[in-house]
Order: sequence, then structure tokens, then C-alpha cells
Amino acid sequence: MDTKTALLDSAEAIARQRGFNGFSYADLAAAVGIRKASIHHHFPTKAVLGQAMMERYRHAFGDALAEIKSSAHSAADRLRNYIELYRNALQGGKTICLCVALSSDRSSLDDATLAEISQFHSASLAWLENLFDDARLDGSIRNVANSKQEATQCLALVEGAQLMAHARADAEPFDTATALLLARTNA
Amino acid sequence: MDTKTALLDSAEAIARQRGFNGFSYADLAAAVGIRKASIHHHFPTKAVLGQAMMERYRHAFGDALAEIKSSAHSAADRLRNYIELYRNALQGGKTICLCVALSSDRSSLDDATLAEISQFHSASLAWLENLFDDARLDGSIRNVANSKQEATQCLALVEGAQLMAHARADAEPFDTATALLLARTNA
DNA sequence: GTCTATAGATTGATAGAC
DNA sequence: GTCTATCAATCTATAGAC
Repeated sequence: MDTKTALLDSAEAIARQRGFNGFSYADLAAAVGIRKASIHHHFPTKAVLGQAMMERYRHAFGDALAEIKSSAHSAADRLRNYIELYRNALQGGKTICLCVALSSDRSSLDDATLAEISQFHSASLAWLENLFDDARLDGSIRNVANSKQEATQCLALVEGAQLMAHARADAEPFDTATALLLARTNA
Repeated sequence: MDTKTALLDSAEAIARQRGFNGFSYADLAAAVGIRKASIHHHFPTKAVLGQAMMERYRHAFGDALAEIKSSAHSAADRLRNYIELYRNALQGGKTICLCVALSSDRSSLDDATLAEISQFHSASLAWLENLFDDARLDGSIRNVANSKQEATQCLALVEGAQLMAHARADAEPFDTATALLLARTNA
């Protein structure tokens, strides 16, 4: 594997555990097995690394959403897969979505990275809004009246549920927090 | 006002904007108007400061919840006041709940501070579970079946909604995310 | 209780050899 | 592309005068 990819992999893994301010070039160098100074050859500044990390994550997440949409049988099925995506990202409370992890470090991020976060949210909201629109047609989720509000509520719910699970280092709060939403879906 | 309180006030304000790793003793000294070294007289280490900050916040929050419970006319009224508490804490997306702000900095917090966060969550969940239990009796919130799941969902929702609003530096996502929950309450 | 002065570690980043 | 060596800045924390 090329070094640049290895750096992004390690950066993402640590950032999802400890946030953007929670990792240094020293940590990264140790994880990848090269010296600190060599990182600057691939990413001249930490801001550039942060943006590249978030951009890659956003695209990978978008691909996952597209895959879910193309393979799911109903809106309910898509919602279950969506929640499972966040559930699996937890790894028992140890890691969270990169976007959630960076959101609280807002002030130490540059504009390009903040724009990535904003795009991540917009894309997720659009995908979810489409999901709830479809749910009103196929009836696979109960009591859907306002798709935009459902989408925003759903995104806030999974992000907050991840935060709770992370704070406790235990996935249980995530499952309890999402149980009622899942209970609205039909088999 | 005594210096110790001023330090806690400033620390809380900055931490709610930038997280625990987002402020230094230098920032704090500048905000309060004393020298860095003087802070150590009141809080020997940053870990001690962090715990004191979270402990004070937890108690103040508990007092606010008690006040809401004693003055509200119904479970629905309590829920509206609860959500408004988180809404007002936002200040247009600039600040978030201290507990939300510290949750992503988990790895840089000591055990005592983590315990405070855990207690904050437990107290909030218990308060909310009691609220939804009462809602099933007075009927002021529609479709409440499982109080524990409703409580956990509600806490995750307001925390996630704050995170979204903070990431966008705009309170609008918070209002949209909480609209459907508020719509279940009766006048 | 607050100050000056400083310690020791770590931060992101640069220069230049190989 | 990776290295050694080094930079200036910042970090939390301590010692001791006032």
C-alpha cells in the first residue's frame, strides 16, 4: 500500500477515536512507520491532511449510501441499513463517524475542511429526505408526514447516539436511542 | 466576583465553543486578566479544572431541570422547556452543551471528568424517563410507549441537533431536528 | 493570591543530505 | 521519498519573590 493512503488510514482511525486535535504528526509517524518530517512530503500542513481525510471520508460514505440505495428493497430497508452503517462505525463505542468527531473541533479546522463537513451533512440530508419521500409512497415506514424534518431528525439522532455511545465507551446507548425509529419500519 | 468563579466561567465559555483541547491556560489568563501561573493556585492541573468545570455544570443543569419540573404544568410543558434549554445554550450555533463539547475529547480527559460526564447522562436520562412516564399518565405527549427508549432517543436527538447546529454555526438545523418531537406535544 | 522567570515536553513545520 | 537535525512556538507545570 502506498504511504499516502496509509497516512490517511491512520489519521482517520485516530481522529475518529480522539478528534482532530487528538492526534499529532508524531502519532501518525509512529503508526505508519516513517519519520515525522516525511509526512510533510505527502501533506504539507495538517490543514491539508485534515481536508484530504474528510474529503475521502465523504466520498466513501457517499458510495456506501449509493450502494445501500441500489440494493435495498424498500425505504424501510434503506433506513435499517443506514442506521446499521453508523452502528458498525462505533466499534463498541471506541470510534465515531469522522464528521461527528470533527464537528466539536470546529474552531481548529480551516475553511476547506469545514466546507467538507457541510457538504457531508447536505449530502446525508438529501439522501435521507429522498428515503422518507419514498417511504411515503411504499408505506414501509409508519407516520411519515414531513420528509425534511424526518431526515434532519434522523441525522441528529444517529450523530447524537454515536456521541453518547462514545462518551460511555459502550454501544448500548446507540441501540436504545435508535430503537423507536427502527420500530416504525415494516418487515 | 472571586477569581475561581471567573476562571470557571471563562473555561466553560471557551470549552463550549472549542472543546477541552481548544483552550489553554494562556487563553484563560487573558480572559480573566491574570497571569498563567496564577491559575495553578486555584486549579493545580488542567485535569482538576476540567473536572471542577464539568461538576459545576452538571449541578447547575440539575438545578435547571428541577426548576422546570416544579414549574411546568404537564409532561409536554416539561419537554418543551427541556428542548428550549438546549436551544438557548446554542447561541446561534456558537456554543454547545459542555457535556456535548467534551464528549468527543474523551481520550484527553481523566477518569474523574469522564465520571462527571457519565453522571450527567444518567441524571438526564432519569429525568427524561420520569417525564415520559408522566406523559403516559397525563396524555400530553402522543404515542409514548417505552419511556426508557423515548428518553434515550430524546437525549441523543438534542445532543446531535446541537452538534449539527454547531458544525454549521447556525441554529436552524436544531429547530428542524426537534420539530417532529415538539409536534407530538399537546397545548 | 499574584507575580516573574523558567523548566521540560510537545507541537507543526523547514532545510538540506542521501 | 525518506532521512537527520533543527526551528520557533506553544503547552502544562513549578519555584520562589512579593
